[in-house]
Amino acid sequence: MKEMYPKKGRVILHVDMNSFYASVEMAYDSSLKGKPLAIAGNVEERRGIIVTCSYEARKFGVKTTMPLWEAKKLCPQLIVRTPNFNRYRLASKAMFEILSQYSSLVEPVSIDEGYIDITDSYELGNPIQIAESIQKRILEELDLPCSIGIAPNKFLAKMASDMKKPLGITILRKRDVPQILWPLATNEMHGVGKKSAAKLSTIGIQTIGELAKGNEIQLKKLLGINGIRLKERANGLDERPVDPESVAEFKSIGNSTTLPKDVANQKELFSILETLSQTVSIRLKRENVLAGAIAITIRYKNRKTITRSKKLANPIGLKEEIVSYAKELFVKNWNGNPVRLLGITGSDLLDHEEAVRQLDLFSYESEARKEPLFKVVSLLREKYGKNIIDKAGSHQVDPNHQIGTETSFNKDFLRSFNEKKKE
DNA sequence: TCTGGGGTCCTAGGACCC
DNA sequence: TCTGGGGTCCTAGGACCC
Repeated sequence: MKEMYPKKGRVILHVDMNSFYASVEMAYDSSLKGKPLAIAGNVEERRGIIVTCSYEARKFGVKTTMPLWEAKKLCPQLIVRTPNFNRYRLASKAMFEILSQYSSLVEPVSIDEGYIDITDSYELGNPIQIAESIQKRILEELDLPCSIGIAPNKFLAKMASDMKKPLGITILRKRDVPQILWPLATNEMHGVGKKSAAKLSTIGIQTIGELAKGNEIQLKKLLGINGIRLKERANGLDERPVDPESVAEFKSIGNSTTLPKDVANQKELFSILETLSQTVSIRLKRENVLAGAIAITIRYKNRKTITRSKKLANPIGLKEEIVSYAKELFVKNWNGNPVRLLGITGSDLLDHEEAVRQLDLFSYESEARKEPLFKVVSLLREKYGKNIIDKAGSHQVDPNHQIGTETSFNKDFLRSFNEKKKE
C-alpha cells in the first residue's frame, strides 16, 4: 500500500484563505476595507460569538469564538455583520476553480482551505512561481488574500501556510524541521489541542522537538494510535496522499441550536425538534441520502452534554420519520432539567437508490416469505408510516428540490468538480 | 456576563456469537 | 461447575478542526 505513494519528491501546497468570511465581505463592500470587522452569528442574541474577524479587529484582541459582547468591549467601533453563506460558497467555488487549473490533484479540506499536489505540474513553473501565481490570481480576480505553504507533505504544508499571514508564502523543507518546528510548543501542531498538550506535558513533553524524540510506548499509552502519528509528524513525516475524493460524501448530517434561553417546557422542546428535523430532512434530501441512524444531542444549563442514538432497521429521510425517532430518544433520555441546546443528527448515510433497493429486498424476500402480504403491508405502515409502501414501490426523488440551508461546505460543488476532473 | 454550529475520527465497554 | 479468546456490532463520549 505504502509503495503506491511516492516516498519522496512530492511537492504539496496548502492554500489557506485569510480571515475568509471577513475578506469576502470586504470584497463585496470595499468601504469595509481597513476597518475592524467581525462576522458573528445571532447578533441580537446574547449568545452570539465571533466566527471570523479582520486583521484590524485582531489588533484589538478580538478573536474567533469570543462572545460578541466581549469583543465589543475590547473594540467598541467593531463593525459586526451576520454571515452570508451563499457568498462564501460562491467565493470558495471560484477559489477552487483557480486551484484546479494548476493540478488535477486538489483536495478541499473546508470551505476556505485545500491541498494541491503539484509534483507533476513542473511545466507551469517551479513551486514558488506556482504559489505566487495562485496567490496573485486569487487576489486579483477574487479580491481575496490567502497564505500558501510549500512542502513535501500535507502536514508540513499545513504548518507552513500558518506561518505568514496574511498573503504569505512559506517553504518548509524536511531539513528545516529541527530548526523551525522543534522549538514550538506542542499545541502549535495541527492535531494537538489543549487536552493532548496537557497530557503530553505530564510526561515532560512541552515542545514539538521533545515529541519528535518521545518514547513510542509511552505515547501510545497516553494518546492511543494518535500518539504514534503525532510523533511521526513531529519528525516531518506524513505519507497521506492528496485525495480529491476524500470529502466528496457526508458521513453525517445534523442541525443543532442553542436556545435564546434555557427551556424546560416539553411542548416547546418538541417544537424545536420539529424544526431541527425539518432542516435535517431537507439536507438529507439535497444530498440524496437516507439516514440509517438518528442521534439527538441535549446540552443542559450547566453545559453537560449527552448524545443518544439509535440504529434503524430501515433508513429514513422524511421529516415525520426523523421527528418521531428524535422525540422517542428525547423522552427516554431527558432528565427534565432546563435545556440549553438541542440537536439532531442523521448518520450511517445511505445513497437513496441503494436504500430503496434494500427496502425492497427486506419487504419482499424476508418478510413476505413469513407473513401473508396484507400483514406485511400493515406492519410496514405501522412501523414507518403510510408513505413507506409508495416509497418502496417508486424510486422517485424530487429533482427540483432547492435548498438554501447554510451548510458551511459546498459538497455539491466538490462533486461536480471531481466529476469534471474525471472527464 | 462567558463559551456557536458544522463536522470527522478514535476509544472503550457491553452484548452477542463461535 | 466455571469459563478461553477472537471477532463484530452498537452505543456513548471525547478530542480536534474550521
